[in-house]
Amino acid sequence: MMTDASQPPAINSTSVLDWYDRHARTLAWRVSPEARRQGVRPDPYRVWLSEVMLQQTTIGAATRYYLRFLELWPSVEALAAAPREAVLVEWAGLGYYARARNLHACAQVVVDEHQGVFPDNAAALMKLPGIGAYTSAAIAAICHDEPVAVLDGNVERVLARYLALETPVRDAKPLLRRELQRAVPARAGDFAQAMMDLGATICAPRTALCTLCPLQPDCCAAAQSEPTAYPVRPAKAERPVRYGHAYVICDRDGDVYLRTRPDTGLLAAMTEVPTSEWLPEPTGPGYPIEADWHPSGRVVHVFTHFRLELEVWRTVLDDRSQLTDGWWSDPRDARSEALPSLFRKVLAQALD
DNA sequence: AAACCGGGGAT
DNA sequence: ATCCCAGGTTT
Repeated sequence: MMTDASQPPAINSTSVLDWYDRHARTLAWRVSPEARRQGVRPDPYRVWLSEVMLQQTTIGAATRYYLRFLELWPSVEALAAAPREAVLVEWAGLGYYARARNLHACAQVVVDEHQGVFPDNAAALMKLPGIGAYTSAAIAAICHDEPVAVLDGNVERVLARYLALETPVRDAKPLLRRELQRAVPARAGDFAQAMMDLGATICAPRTALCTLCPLQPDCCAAAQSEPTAYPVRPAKAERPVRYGHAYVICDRDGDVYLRTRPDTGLLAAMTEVPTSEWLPEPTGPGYPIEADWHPSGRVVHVFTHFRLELEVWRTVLDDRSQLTDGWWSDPRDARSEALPSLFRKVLAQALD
Protein backbone atom coordinates (compact mmCIF):
# COMPACT_ATOMS: atom_id res chain seq x y z
CA MET A 1 0.00 0.00 0.00
CA MET A 2 1.38 3.37 -1.01
CA THR A 3 1.28 6.04 1.62
CA ASP A 4 1.95 9.75 1.45
CA ALA A 5 5.06 9.20 3.50
CA SER A 6 6.69 6.66 1.19
CA GLN A 7 7.70 7.08 -2.43
CA PRO A 8 6.49 4.36 -4.79
CA PRO A 9 9.19 1.76 -5.45
CA ALA A 10 11.20 2.41 -8.60
CA ILE A 11 10.82 -0.08 -11.45
CA ASN A 12 13.99 -2.10 -11.89
CA SER A 13 14.31 -1.90 -15.64
CA THR A 14 17.58 -3.84 -15.61
CA SER A 15 15.81 -6.84 -14.08
CA VAL A 16 13.02 -6.47 -16.59
CA LEU A 17 15.44 -6.41 -19.52
CA ASP A 18 17.36 -9.41 -18.17
CA TRP A 19 14.10 -11.31 -17.95
CA TYR A 20 13.16 -10.23 -21.48
CA ASP A 21 16.48 -11.39 -22.88
CA ARG A 22 15.65 -14.87 -21.60
CA HIS A 23 11.87 -15.01 -22.06
CA ALA A 24 10.84 -12.71 -24.89
CA ARG A 25 7.90 -14.10 -26.85
CA THR A 26 8.42 -14.82 -30.53
CA LEU A 27 5.93 -12.74 -32.48
CA ALA A 28 5.55 -12.34 -36.22
CA TRP A 29 6.32 -8.60 -36.18
CA ARG A 30 8.96 -8.67 -33.46
CA VAL A 31 12.72 -8.34 -33.78
CA SER A 32 14.17 -10.49 -31.01
CA PRO A 33 16.48 -8.96 -28.42
CA GLU A 34 19.37 -11.01 -29.87
CA ALA A 35 18.74 -9.68 -33.36
CA ARG A 36 18.45 -6.13 -32.07
CA ARG A 37 21.83 -6.47 -30.41
CA GLN A 38 23.20 -7.50 -33.78
CA GLY A 39 21.86 -4.32 -35.31
CA VAL A 40 18.59 -5.48 -36.87
CA ARG A 41 16.06 -2.66 -36.78
CA PRO A 42 12.30 -3.18 -36.90
CA ASP A 43 10.47 -1.95 -40.01
CA PRO A 44 8.19 0.92 -38.89
CA TYR A 45 5.55 -0.16 -41.42
CA ARG A 46 5.33 -3.62 -39.90
CA VAL A 47 5.37 -2.33 -36.35
CA TRP A 48 2.63 0.18 -37.16
CA LEU A 49 0.53 -2.44 -38.93
CA SER A 50 0.82 -4.84 -36.01
CA GLU A 51 0.13 -2.19 -33.39
CA VAL A 52 -3.05 -1.02 -35.08
CA MET A 53 -4.28 -4.59 -35.45
CA LEU A 54 -3.48 -5.25 -31.79
CA GLN A 55 -5.57 -2.36 -30.50
CA GLN A 56 -8.09 -4.09 -28.23
CA THR A 57 -7.35 -7.32 -30.05
CA THR A 58 -5.55 -10.46 -28.94
CA ILE A 59 -2.39 -11.70 -30.59
CA GLY A 60 -4.08 -14.94 -31.56
CA ALA A 61 -6.76 -13.08 -33.48
CA ALA A 62 -4.48 -10.51 -35.09
CA THR A 63 -1.55 -12.61 -36.29
CA ARG A 64 -3.15 -14.22 -39.34
CA TYR A 65 -4.50 -10.83 -40.44
CA TYR A 66 -1.05 -9.32 -40.02
CA LEU A 67 0.56 -11.99 -42.18
CA ARG A 68 -2.15 -11.68 -44.83
CA PHE A 69 -1.83 -7.90 -45.02
CA LEU A 70 1.93 -8.14 -45.29
CA GLU A 71 1.59 -10.64 -48.10
CA LEU A 72 -0.87 -8.47 -50.01
CA TRP A 73 0.72 -5.10 -49.17
CA PRO A 74 4.38 -5.45 -48.18
CA SER A 75 5.01 -1.71 -47.99
CA VAL A 76 3.19 1.45 -46.98
CA GLU A 77 3.20 2.48 -50.65
CA ALA A 78 1.42 -0.73 -51.61
CA LEU A 79 -1.17 -0.29 -48.89
CA ALA A 80 -1.75 3.35 -49.79
CA ALA A 81 -2.32 2.38 -53.41
CA ALA A 82 -4.88 -0.31 -52.55
CA PRO A 83 -8.59 0.43 -52.93
CA ARG A 84 -10.17 1.10 -49.54
CA GLU A 85 -12.72 -1.60 -50.27
CA ALA A 86 -9.95 -4.19 -50.55
CA VAL A 87 -8.59 -3.17 -47.16
CA LEU A 88 -12.06 -3.49 -45.60
CA VAL A 89 -12.52 -6.92 -47.18
CA GLU A 90 -9.28 -8.14 -45.63
CA TRP A 91 -10.08 -6.52 -42.28
CA ALA A 92 -13.50 -8.18 -42.13
CA GLY A 93 -13.78 -10.26 -38.97
CA LEU A 94 -11.17 -8.38 -36.99
CA GLY A 95 -13.59 -5.80 -35.59
CA TYR A 96 -13.38 -2.10 -34.77
CA TYR A 97 -13.59 -1.22 -38.43
CA ALA A 98 -12.67 2.43 -37.94
CA ARG A 99 -9.17 1.02 -37.53
CA ALA A 100 -9.19 -0.22 -41.11
CA ARG A 101 -10.39 3.08 -42.49
CA ASN A 102 -7.81 4.95 -40.43
CA LEU A 103 -5.11 2.48 -41.45
CA HIS A 104 -5.72 3.16 -45.10
CA ALA A 105 -5.97 6.93 -44.57
CA CYS A 106 -2.76 6.87 -42.53
CA ALA A 107 -0.88 4.99 -45.25
CA GLN A 108 -1.92 7.62 -47.75
CA VAL A 109 -0.83 10.47 -45.49
CA VAL A 110 2.56 8.83 -44.93
CA VAL A 111 3.04 8.37 -48.67
CA ASP A 112 1.64 11.73 -49.77
CA GLU A 113 3.01 13.97 -47.03
CA HIS A 114 5.99 12.11 -45.55
CA GLN A 115 7.59 10.60 -48.67
CA GLY A 116 6.58 7.13 -47.57
CA VAL A 117 8.58 7.33 -44.34
CA PHE A 118 6.83 7.14 -40.99
CA PRO A 119 7.76 10.01 -38.62
CA ASP A 120 10.53 8.93 -36.25
CA ASN A 121 9.10 10.40 -33.05
CA ALA A 122 6.00 9.88 -30.96
CA ALA A 123 4.72 13.45 -31.13
CA ALA A 124 4.66 13.47 -34.93
CA LEU A 125 3.28 9.94 -35.15
CA MET A 126 0.35 10.89 -32.95
CA LYS A 127 -0.87 13.38 -35.55
CA LEU A 128 -1.59 10.52 -37.96
CA PRO A 129 -5.05 8.91 -38.29
CA GLY A 130 -5.63 5.98 -35.97
CA ILE A 131 -2.46 6.60 -33.98
CA GLY A 132 -3.01 7.75 -30.42
CA ALA A 133 -0.96 7.95 -27.23
CA TYR A 134 -0.22 4.26 -26.98
CA THR A 135 0.50 3.44 -30.61
CA SER A 136 2.69 6.51 -31.21
CA ALA A 137 4.81 5.68 -28.17
CA ALA A 138 5.05 2.01 -29.11
CA ILE A 139 6.26 2.73 -32.65
CA ALA A 140 8.77 5.37 -31.52
CA ALA A 141 10.16 3.16 -28.76
CA ILE A 142 10.30 -0.08 -30.72
CA CYS A 143 11.65 1.39 -33.95
CA HIS A 144 13.85 4.21 -32.64
CA ASP A 145 14.38 3.55 -28.93
CA GLU A 146 12.78 6.87 -28.13
CA PRO A 147 12.63 6.94 -24.31
CA VAL A 148 8.87 7.22 -23.96
CA ALA A 149 6.43 5.44 -21.65
CA VAL A 150 4.50 2.78 -23.56
CA LEU A 151 1.36 2.26 -21.52
CA ASP A 152 -1.15 -0.29 -22.72
CA GLY A 153 -3.68 -2.43 -20.90
CA ASN A 154 -1.04 -5.02 -20.00
CA VAL A 155 1.36 -2.49 -18.56
CA GLU A 156 -1.43 -0.72 -16.71
CA ARG A 157 -2.20 -3.98 -14.94
CA VAL A 158 1.46 -4.65 -14.12
CA LEU A 159 1.88 -1.17 -12.68
CA ALA A 160 -1.43 -1.18 -10.82
CA ARG A 161 -0.22 -4.31 -9.05
CA TYR A 162 3.32 -3.14 -8.59
CA LEU A 163 2.03 -0.03 -6.83
CA ALA A 164 -1.01 -1.73 -5.26
CA LEU A 165 -3.02 1.08 -6.77
CA GLU A 166 -6.28 1.52 -4.90
CA THR A 167 -7.93 3.74 -7.50
CA PRO A 168 -9.16 2.61 -10.93
CA VAL A 169 -6.48 2.88 -13.60
CA ARG A 170 -8.60 5.40 -15.45
CA ASP A 171 -8.11 7.91 -12.65
CA ALA A 172 -4.40 7.25 -12.24
CA LYS A 173 -3.03 7.13 -15.75
CA PRO A 174 -0.86 10.23 -15.30
CA LEU A 175 0.72 8.66 -12.20
CA LEU A 176 1.33 5.36 -14.00
CA ARG A 177 2.82 7.18 -16.96
CA ARG A 178 5.16 9.16 -14.70
CA GLU A 179 6.33 6.07 -12.85
CA LEU A 180 6.88 4.17 -16.08
CA GLN A 181 8.63 7.11 -17.74
CA ARG A 182 10.99 7.32 -14.76
CA ALA A 183 12.15 3.76 -15.47
CA VAL A 184 12.64 3.83 -19.25
CA PRO A 185 16.20 2.68 -20.02
CA ALA A 186 18.32 3.14 -23.14
CA ARG A 187 16.85 -0.04 -24.60
CA ALA A 188 13.48 1.66 -24.68
CA GLY A 189 12.00 -0.60 -27.34
CA ASP A 190 12.94 -3.83 -25.61
CA PHE A 191 11.77 -2.39 -22.29
CA ALA A 192 8.36 -1.53 -23.75
CA GLN A 193 7.96 -4.99 -25.21
CA ALA A 194 9.28 -6.58 -22.03
CA MET A 195 6.66 -4.86 -19.90
CA MET A 196 3.92 -6.00 -22.27
CA ASP A 197 5.26 -9.56 -22.28
CA LEU A 198 5.31 -9.50 -18.49
CA GLY A 199 1.68 -8.49 -18.45
CA ALA A 200 0.77 -11.14 -20.97
CA THR A 201 2.67 -14.11 -19.55
CA ILE A 202 3.49 -13.48 -15.87
CA CYS A 203 1.21 -10.78 -14.57
CA ALA A 204 -1.88 -11.92 -16.47
CA PRO A 205 -5.42 -10.73 -15.80
CA ARG A 206 -6.49 -13.73 -13.73
CA THR A 207 -3.12 -15.20 -12.84
CA ALA A 208 0.00 -13.74 -11.29
CA LEU A 209 3.07 -15.98 -11.38
CA CYS A 210 4.92 -13.80 -8.91
CA THR A 211 7.74 -16.26 -8.26
CA LEU A 212 8.79 -15.91 -11.90
CA CYS A 213 8.48 -12.13 -12.05
CA PRO A 214 11.52 -9.85 -12.21
CA LEU A 215 9.53 -7.14 -10.44
CA GLN A 216 8.53 -9.36 -7.54
CA PRO A 217 11.11 -8.07 -5.01
CA ASP A 218 9.60 -4.58 -4.93
CA CYS A 219 6.02 -5.36 -5.96
CA CYS A 220 3.44 -4.06 -3.51
CA ALA A 221 0.74 -6.50 -4.65
CA ALA A 222 3.05 -9.53 -4.48
CA ALA A 223 3.63 -8.67 -0.83
CA GLN A 224 -0.10 -9.00 -0.22
CA SER A 225 -2.27 -12.08 -0.27
CA GLU A 226 -4.01 -11.55 -3.61
CA PRO A 227 -2.07 -9.68 -6.28
CA THR A 228 -4.88 -10.29 -8.74
CA ALA A 229 -7.09 -8.00 -6.64
CA TYR A 230 -5.51 -5.24 -8.74
CA PRO A 231 -6.30 -3.31 -10.78
CA VAL A 232 -9.50 -2.30 -9.03
CA ARG A 233 -12.23 -1.82 -11.59
CA PRO A 234 -14.99 0.74 -11.52
CA ALA A 235 -18.52 -0.58 -11.71
CA LYS A 236 -19.32 -0.61 -15.38
CA ALA A 237 -22.52 0.89 -16.64
CA GLU A 238 -24.71 -1.65 -18.33
CA ARG A 239 -26.19 -0.75 -21.65
CA PRO A 240 -29.56 -1.80 -22.94
CA VAL A 241 -30.06 -4.41 -25.65
CA ARG A 242 -30.91 -2.99 -29.06
CA TYR A 243 -33.31 -4.75 -31.37
CA GLY A 244 -33.56 -4.88 -35.13
CA HIS A 245 -34.28 -6.99 -38.18
CA ALA A 246 -31.82 -8.47 -40.65
CA TYR A 247 -33.28 -9.39 -44.04
CA VAL A 248 -31.70 -12.32 -45.84
CA ILE A 249 -33.06 -11.95 -49.35
CA CYS A 250 -32.32 -14.72 -51.84
CA ASP A 251 -33.02 -15.08 -55.52
CA ARG A 252 -33.86 -18.35 -57.26
CA ASP A 253 -30.17 -19.08 -57.82
CA GLY A 254 -29.36 -18.81 -54.12
CA ASP A 255 -27.56 -15.49 -54.39
CA VAL A 256 -28.15 -13.10 -51.48
CA TYR A 257 -28.66 -9.36 -51.59
CA LEU A 258 -25.92 -7.26 -50.00
CA ARG A 259 -25.34 -3.54 -49.64
CA THR A 260 -22.89 -1.08 -48.08
CA ARG A 261 -23.54 0.46 -44.68
CA PRO A 262 -23.33 4.22 -44.12
CA ASP A 263 -19.91 5.77 -43.63
CA THR A 264 -20.46 6.47 -39.93
CA GLY A 265 -21.75 4.61 -36.91
CA LEU A 266 -21.90 0.89 -36.24
CA LEU A 267 -19.87 -1.20 -38.72
CA ALA A 268 -19.39 1.90 -40.85
CA ALA A 269 -18.69 1.40 -44.56
CA MET A 270 -18.88 -2.36 -44.22
CA THR A 271 -21.06 -4.75 -46.20
CA GLU A 272 -24.35 -5.96 -44.72
CA VAL A 273 -27.53 -7.75 -45.51
CA PRO A 274 -30.29 -5.13 -45.31
CA THR A 275 -31.26 -4.22 -41.76
CA SER A 276 -34.09 -2.26 -40.18
CA GLU A 277 -33.74 0.80 -38.01
CA TRP A 278 -33.39 0.13 -34.28
CA LEU A 279 -36.66 -1.11 -32.86
CA PRO A 280 -37.88 -0.60 -29.28
CA GLU A 281 -38.50 -4.31 -28.79
CA PRO A 282 -38.65 -7.60 -30.71
CA THR A 283 -41.51 -7.62 -33.20
CA GLY A 284 -42.00 -11.30 -33.98
CA PRO A 285 -43.11 -12.95 -37.20
CA GLY A 286 -46.37 -11.03 -37.56
CA TYR A 287 -44.69 -7.66 -37.95
CA PRO A 288 -45.73 -6.00 -41.21
CA ILE A 289 -42.71 -5.26 -43.38
CA GLU A 290 -43.58 -2.21 -45.43
CA ALA A 291 -41.50 -3.11 -48.45
CA ASP A 292 -42.61 -4.47 -51.78
CA TRP A 293 -39.52 -6.67 -51.94
CA HIS A 294 -40.76 -8.63 -48.93
CA PRO A 295 -43.70 -10.64 -50.26
CA SER A 296 -43.19 -13.84 -48.31
CA GLY A 297 -40.72 -13.14 -45.57
CA ARG A 298 -40.61 -15.00 -42.31
CA VAL A 299 -38.50 -15.00 -39.19
CA VAL A 300 -36.09 -17.90 -39.37
CA HIS A 301 -33.79 -17.14 -36.48
CA VAL A 302 -33.09 -14.77 -33.63
CA PHE A 303 -29.47 -13.77 -33.48
CA THR A 304 -27.92 -12.35 -30.34
CA HIS A 305 -24.62 -10.57 -30.50
CA PHE A 306 -22.94 -7.99 -28.29
CA ARG A 307 -26.07 -6.46 -26.73
CA LEU A 308 -27.70 -6.62 -30.12
CA GLU A 309 -30.64 -8.84 -30.90
CA LEU A 310 -31.45 -9.35 -34.55
CA GLU A 311 -34.50 -11.14 -35.88
CA VAL A 312 -33.38 -12.74 -39.11
CA TRP A 313 -36.09 -12.59 -41.77
CA ARG A 314 -35.68 -14.67 -44.88
CA THR A 315 -37.45 -14.12 -48.15
CA VAL A 316 -37.10 -15.33 -51.72
CA LEU A 317 -37.39 -12.79 -54.50
CA ASP A 318 -38.21 -13.63 -58.12
CA ASP A 319 -37.34 -10.26 -59.54
CA ARG A 320 -33.89 -8.93 -58.75
CA SER A 321 -34.70 -5.54 -60.22
CA GLN A 322 -36.82 -4.68 -57.21
CA LEU A 323 -33.62 -3.98 -55.27
CA THR A 324 -31.15 -1.55 -56.73
CA ASP A 325 -28.96 0.02 -54.01
CA GLY A 326 -26.77 -3.03 -53.48
CA TRP A 327 -25.71 -6.15 -55.32
CA TRP A 328 -26.26 -9.90 -55.44
CA SER A 329 -23.60 -12.28 -54.28
CA ASP A 330 -23.09 -15.99 -53.82
CA PRO A 331 -22.87 -16.43 -50.04
CA ARG A 332 -20.18 -19.05 -50.56
CA ASP A 333 -17.97 -16.19 -51.80
CA ALA A 334 -18.29 -14.30 -48.52
CA ARG A 335 -14.51 -14.17 -48.33
CA SER A 336 -14.50 -11.58 -51.07
CA GLU A 337 -16.95 -9.30 -49.24
CA ALA A 338 -16.31 -6.83 -46.45
CA LEU A 339 -18.76 -8.72 -44.27
CA PRO A 340 -18.29 -8.37 -40.51
CA SER A 341 -18.50 -11.56 -38.48
CA LEU A 342 -21.99 -10.67 -37.35
CA PHE A 343 -23.40 -10.81 -40.86
CA ARG A 344 -21.38 -13.90 -41.76
CA LYS A 345 -23.07 -15.64 -38.86
CA VAL A 346 -26.47 -14.29 -39.83
CA LEU A 347 -26.02 -15.68 -43.33
CA ALA A 348 -24.74 -19.01 -42.08
CA GLN A 349 -27.73 -19.42 -39.78
CA ALA A 350 -30.31 -18.24 -42.27
CA LEU A 351 -29.04 -20.43 -45.11
CA ASP A 352 -28.35 -23.47 -42.98
C1' DA B 1 -14.92 12.51 -18.75
C1' DA B 2 -17.78 9.25 -20.88
C1' DA B 3 -19.70 6.84 -24.72
C1' DC B 4 -18.98 4.36 -28.67
C1' DC B 5 -16.89 0.95 -31.48
C1' DG B 6 -16.58 -5.85 -32.53
C1' DG B 7 -14.90 -9.92 -31.94
C1' DG B 8 -12.67 -13.89 -30.00
C1' DG B 9 -10.64 -16.51 -26.37
C1' DA B 10 -10.25 -17.76 -21.56
C1' DT B 11 -12.54 -18.93 -17.42
C1' DA C 1 -22.40 -15.70 -18.93
C1' DT C 2 -18.57 -12.59 -17.91
C1' DC C 3 -14.20 -10.55 -18.40
C1' DC C 4 -10.56 -8.82 -20.96
C1' DC C 5 -7.59 -7.70 -24.65
C1' DA C 6 -0.53 -4.17 -27.66
C1' DG C 7 -6.92 1.88 -27.87
C1' DG C 8 -8.65 5.74 -30.76
C1' DT C 9 -12.17 8.91 -31.85
C1' DT C 10 -16.11 11.46 -30.98
C1' DT C 11 -19.23 14.02 -28.16
